[in-house]
Amino acid sequence: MNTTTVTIPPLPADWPADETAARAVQDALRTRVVRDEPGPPPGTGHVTGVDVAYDDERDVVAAAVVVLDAASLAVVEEATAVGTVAFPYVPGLLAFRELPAVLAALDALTVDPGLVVCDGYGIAHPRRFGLASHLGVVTGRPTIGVAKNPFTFAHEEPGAARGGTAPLLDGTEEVGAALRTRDGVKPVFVSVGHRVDLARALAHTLHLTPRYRLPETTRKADALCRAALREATA
DNA sequence: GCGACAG
DNA sequence: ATCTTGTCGC
Repeated sequence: MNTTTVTIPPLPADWPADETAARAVQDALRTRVVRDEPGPPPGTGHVTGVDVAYDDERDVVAAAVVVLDAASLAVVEEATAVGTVAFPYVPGLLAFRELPAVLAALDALTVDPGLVVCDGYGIAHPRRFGLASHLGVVTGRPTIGVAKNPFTFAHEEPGAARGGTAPLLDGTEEVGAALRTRDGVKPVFVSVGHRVDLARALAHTLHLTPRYRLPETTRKADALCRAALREATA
């Protein structure tokens, strides 16, 4: 298994400088989200986890992408990218903080990432364009979002057994689902990113949680980006 | 106007 | 996200 580490390239000249500019970019891209394709079936090809860690004191960011064989969940390849924070954390604008690092790490891969699983939301977003959808549109790849918190959305309690679901609601609109990945454990919040439908996004999430609440993809990416940050900061 | 708010 | 000890359990 091969691990590559790269430096994040300079931001594009047109990278949004403030919240207003960032929202304008979202409005220009949000119409390109594809949510009616079923997407790849679980257990086939590759599944890639993405996560990012920060040291806000030193203004350093580290992203990790970990490619798994979808059938065995064995690590196939991984990459990290380290650089300078691109945007402050603003709820609803997370993609502008995380994307430059994530894209740099993805570019360093030598294999097809397959389905990309993000730590956060897809179309469950105030303008239906969260991190997973943004990453999907920019790369053209199938993506889903699996978040640890319900953000601003409402939901009923899913059934207590693994596999239980409940609609995730923005007012009356269904934007995703709360999904119980382990018996009796707090649910995760799944939404469509790009080129995958919700039923398949849920199936993928269950396939990736044979043992823990969070998908193996995010668990491994989380461990790797933290290690990369420690190394870059040391 | 105020509070809440993925990571 | 990040700051943080001990502790219960497999």
